[in-house]
Amino acid sequence: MVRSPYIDKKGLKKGAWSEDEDNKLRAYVLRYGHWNWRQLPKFAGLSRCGKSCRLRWMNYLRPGLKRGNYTVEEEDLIIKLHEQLGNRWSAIAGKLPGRSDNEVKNFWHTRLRKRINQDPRSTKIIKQTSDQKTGHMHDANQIKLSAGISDSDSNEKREMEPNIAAAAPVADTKMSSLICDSSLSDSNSSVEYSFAESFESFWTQPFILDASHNSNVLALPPMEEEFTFLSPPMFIYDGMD
DNA sequence: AATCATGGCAACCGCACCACG
DNA sequence: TCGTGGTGCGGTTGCCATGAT
Repeated sequence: MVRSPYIDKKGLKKGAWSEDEDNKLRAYVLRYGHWNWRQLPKFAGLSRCGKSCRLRWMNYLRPGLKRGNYTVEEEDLIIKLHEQLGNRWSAIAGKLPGRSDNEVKNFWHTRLRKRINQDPRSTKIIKQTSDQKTGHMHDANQIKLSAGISDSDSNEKREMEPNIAAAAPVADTKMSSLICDSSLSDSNSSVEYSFAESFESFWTQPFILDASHNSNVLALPPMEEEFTFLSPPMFIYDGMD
């Protein structure tokens, strides 16, 4: 179902991820955070480009990701959000706890579009989608306006991701990545709040997966699993003695 | 049983944005 | 102000699974 693994001309591995690679990446990020995606694969002992690592982490390995079946509520929410936001999958995914933008996007293309096509009441949505395809897409700012999203939202999102190179503690790094993932969240969203809340203690406590409420949540490998990592470079403030 | 068509999804690619020097 | 590097996003592709013929 996935691309066959191969080595590109730069010697970087591409295509499907092996279980071993997954474990290495997962273990490294959980231990050190993603302080720099570009450098990370080197330190984690992976022959992958940083982008590939990031994608794998965000879409597959990230803790709390749900896999598989969408509830009717989720489907309806995606349709509603797509009507408001257009193809801004990351924003839509941000409102769906445990879903990645890629997954939502795929789900839309494979299932919901069909469902909407069969539902004549949804012509408005179809029109908007096709307009975007044919270049009649709203200006990004227009979309933001119609969806009640201000530029400050996206700025705010960027600011949520602190500059890790500035010697931020690893725990903060990890937290920031999670917070950032629920981007464009609106403070009134109880769903969003509960998601953030449920992970608040995640980085401050040993990772114990509570999948009792959701069997779709990915299980993590045992923490005792050992990999040989290079520690991330230490960022020592040398401006003063 | 074999072949073909379609669905589904992981992963890649290119672009845009932002921070920083 | 400009160039560069890092990151995130959306569109697209590749390939396996499954169903239809």
